[in-house]
Amino acid sequence: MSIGQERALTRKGAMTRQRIVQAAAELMLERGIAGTRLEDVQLAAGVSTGQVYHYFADKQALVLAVVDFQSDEVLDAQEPLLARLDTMTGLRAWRDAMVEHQRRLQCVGGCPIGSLGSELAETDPAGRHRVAASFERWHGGIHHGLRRMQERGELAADVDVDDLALEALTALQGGLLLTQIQRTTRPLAVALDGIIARISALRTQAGQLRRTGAAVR
Amino acid sequence: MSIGQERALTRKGAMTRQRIVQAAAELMLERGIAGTRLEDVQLAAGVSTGQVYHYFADKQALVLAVVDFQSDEVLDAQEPLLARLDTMTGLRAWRDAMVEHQRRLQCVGGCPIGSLGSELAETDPAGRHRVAASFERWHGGIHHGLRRMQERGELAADVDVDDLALEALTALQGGLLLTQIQRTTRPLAVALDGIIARISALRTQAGQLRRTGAAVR
DNA sequence: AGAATTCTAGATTGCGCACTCCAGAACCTG
DNA sequence: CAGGTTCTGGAGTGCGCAATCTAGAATTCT
Repeated sequence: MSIGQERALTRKGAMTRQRIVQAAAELMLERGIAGTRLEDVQLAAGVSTGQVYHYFADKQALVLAVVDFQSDEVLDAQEPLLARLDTMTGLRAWRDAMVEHQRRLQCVGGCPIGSLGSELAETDPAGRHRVAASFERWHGGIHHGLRRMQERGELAADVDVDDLALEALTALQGGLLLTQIQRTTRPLAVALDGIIARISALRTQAGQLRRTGAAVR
Repeated sequence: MSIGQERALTRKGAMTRQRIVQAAAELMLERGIAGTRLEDVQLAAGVSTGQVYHYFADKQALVLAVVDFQSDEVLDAQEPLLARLDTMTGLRAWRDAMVEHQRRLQCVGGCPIGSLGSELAETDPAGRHRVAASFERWHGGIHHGLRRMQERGELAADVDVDDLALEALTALQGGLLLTQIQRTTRPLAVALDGIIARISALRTQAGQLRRTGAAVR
């Protein structure tokens, strides 16, 4: 998919590269991109200067790799949750997971993708594009779930699920940002409760009659 | 209000300081904090190195001043709009103004406060606190409008307007972030339309009967 | 095995940029 | 108008950190 994969890495090489990216991702989440020195990355990953520059042309290239890494990381982690977004129960599980995750992190770092995006937006066009693509994927995942909810007849037919999915994503991002800055999970919880209430209100009468907790089958 | 205003500035001094902060604010919005060199600020403000360090201890102090400046800037600009948030018409005017503003800026910079917050969150605790306070003020403004809407009986009595205001703020922030990264006003527009629809759905029957466009008086 | 390639290592370099310094101009105050 | 204070100017400094360089160790290939 990516164009410029010039050379094949050895298995060991690939692992080293991975260690670097992973360490960089963690540090950049905790301290921001500008706040992360390459030396820190080396230390955290247990590699030498030469190795970093063996695998990445410069810091920006590493940052791009971190964006890709976080995209996969986040979306992989979300996948099982997104797959269940076609029911109210699934929506609530999604909400709970996000809030709980932030609670565990003590609200540090915010959204791994959103934070990177915010830092890169006016600095690194290539980075911004990748983050945009990542959000597009995320939006697609939510959209998919909601569309299934609509196809099952639980969501009214005239609802624009594409817009609705975008609303959910913005609520999530806004909630995460406020949560990161206020250091409380409340904004995130309230934002997600809000979007869930909104979706709930858009259900068909048949959908609303279903005991939301009960199994459907 | 602030504690450490050691010395009184001359009128001219105050103006110079203001020029510096304003120039810094603009540049930091366009390029981010880390992407803004003090030299650029000097150039843009038409001042010398000495002047910057005459008014600010270091770059961080300048950044704090920029946060305060942007808080006032944004909230002053919002004030007339927030004052009308107690009607559906007012809500829509608010939405339109935000979207139009982003369109004019071609979606560059995102939210002046949110962007700063995101950059400072894991780097500068003092900065994070000021941004948090700024959001608190903003939230208060929205809350005030919605509460008046409730007091007028248009919004159902059992609605938690504090939460609702927070939802609106998160929708706005999330919308702005996505808009900044995607370089389209659509996420912002959709997010705000969503929260407006949600508020609309929470109106009392009496409130819903009112022709939403018509004057109330 | 031996050549070619990939990987590891860390000392060194170079420069961008925050910050210092000092000297002089403008401005208040009595 | 003398003496203090605030303000302005810009040359100069130091250092943090990205990026280079060189040389040697491990793999892979034939």
